[in-house]
Amino acid sequence: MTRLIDLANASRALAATRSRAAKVDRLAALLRHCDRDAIAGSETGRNEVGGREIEQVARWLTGEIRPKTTPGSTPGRAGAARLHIGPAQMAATDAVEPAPQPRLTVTDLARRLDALADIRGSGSQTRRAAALAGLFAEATVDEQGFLRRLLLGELRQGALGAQMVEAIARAFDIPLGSVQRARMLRADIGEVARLAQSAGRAGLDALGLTLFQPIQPMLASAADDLADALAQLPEPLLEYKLDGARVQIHKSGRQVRVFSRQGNDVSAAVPELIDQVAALPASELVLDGETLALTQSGRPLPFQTTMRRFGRQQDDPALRQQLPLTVFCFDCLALDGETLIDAPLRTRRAALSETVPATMRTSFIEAANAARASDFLAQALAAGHEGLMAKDPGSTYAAGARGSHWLKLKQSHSLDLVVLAAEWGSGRRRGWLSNLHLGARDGAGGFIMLGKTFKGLTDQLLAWQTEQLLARAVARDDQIVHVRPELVVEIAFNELQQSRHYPGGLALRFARVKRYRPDKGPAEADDIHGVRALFERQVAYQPEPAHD
DNA sequence: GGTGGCTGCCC
DNA sequence: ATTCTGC
DNA sequence: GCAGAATGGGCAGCCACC
Repeated sequence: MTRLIDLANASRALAATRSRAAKVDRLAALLRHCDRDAIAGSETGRNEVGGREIEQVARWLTGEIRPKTTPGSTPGRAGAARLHIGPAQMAATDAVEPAPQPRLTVTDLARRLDALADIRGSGSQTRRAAALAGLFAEATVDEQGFLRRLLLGELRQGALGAQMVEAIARAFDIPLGSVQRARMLRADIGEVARLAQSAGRAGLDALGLTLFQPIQPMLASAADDLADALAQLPEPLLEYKLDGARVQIHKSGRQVRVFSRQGNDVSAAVPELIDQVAALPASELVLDGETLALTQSGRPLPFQTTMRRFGRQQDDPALRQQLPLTVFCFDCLALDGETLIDAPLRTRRAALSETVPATMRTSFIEAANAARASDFLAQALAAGHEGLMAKDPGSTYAAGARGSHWLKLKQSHSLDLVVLAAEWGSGRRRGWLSNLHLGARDGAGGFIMLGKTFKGLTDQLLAWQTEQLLARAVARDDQIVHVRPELVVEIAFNELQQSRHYPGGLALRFARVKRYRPDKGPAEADDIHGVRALFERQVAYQPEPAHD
């Protein structure tokens, strides 16, 4: 029987070593110790734990708190999987006296989390806080620390999914490739661990792409520019890159389900996609694509607008009329009983063309020279899209991998902004001022905040800016140091978004530091009029729908 | 009935 | 999502 | 080159509170 303290100790040991091999050893030892017997159901009878100890151990030590919702589960049930515990709810545990001796088992915790997930309705925040405090009262100091990090998604042990995959291979003496393959075919690491334990290599190798079981989507790396992309992939397949939400669509007969990038079943939110794919003649299909809202003339609407539809749990018929979603597929992973993930992209794209009408596919060209590629990029941007994808036409579908077979090329802008304040970092950035508050000149001697960023800062730059900012501090609280607005920093970003939060009504999307501009004073920073002008150029490409 | 905070999940 | 860092 | 850490803005949904 595995105890919670075993996990807490392992997590602490993982954080304390930098050696990946040592981390894998430690994880493998834990997995080997897991019971092989099934866990009994929870007392309520609803939302049962089921499964085996090893599923929980594998999930929790990779930071996955809850199993993904399984296909076939009703929409109402999907919500039950969520814990609704964040930093604010966690405050209920701040003053809880720890238990002197460790007593909780993995099974105990699984049941307690199920009970927490079942708390809903009026008064739920109070009851959830009480249940959480009750759980913490049964945990020792070390267990409390582990629980806090687990529930807040801050394990910080330097080992998540990839080390767990290696550990599963090590623990049950299975070739790494077999475990990695199983991992890409199943969203839930717990299921992979359980299969490895109970059925070994043969059990994992028997897995295939299964309809209505989402596989991990293939990911892309960033290219600096078109020349960089063409240098890495001399004869790429180029596609429009659309700014929407990734969808994986499974079809069998008239039945269709749509999954998000994280493998969540979002079918209820996108009935028009279901209808369109259900009407296709292919009897079995797995498609990979992007969905977004378009204007009546077919131009892409801002990502924010797409999310008003895609972000909801249930369909809203009126909104659906106003903002219909369109899907553009770019890959075909299975067709009529045949799995295509091991076939080259060129073959998969051909299968897509035969199966899905052109209106439901992304535009693409193949074997482009530099000039044609450049034209294609200009065309994509003129149409209001994000940029291009460059893909190796001979590559197989490497689920979950962010390799160099797929490159993304996105437009970016930059502004010279003034640092208004900075927040103290945490984890490996503890002791450094990290997250910068950025403002544009307001034209009247003041500044208008447009967002924050912590990206693009090297350790050296963090040290430098901490010193510089502290020397300019005018006010500080626990988190934030406000400074005299003197330092100018060049900020790259992809897009301006409308904001209800920031005073200028605009915010930066994907802001990152390019470099400090010691050559510039705050009077030479960009002003809000320039920022507004840039936003106007953006929306000029993306007018609101004509009707209400 | 409106507003604001928190959470989960898109990017 | 983007970026940096250690392995 | 991969994996992990650090942390961004905005959306809906749910709940607390007035």
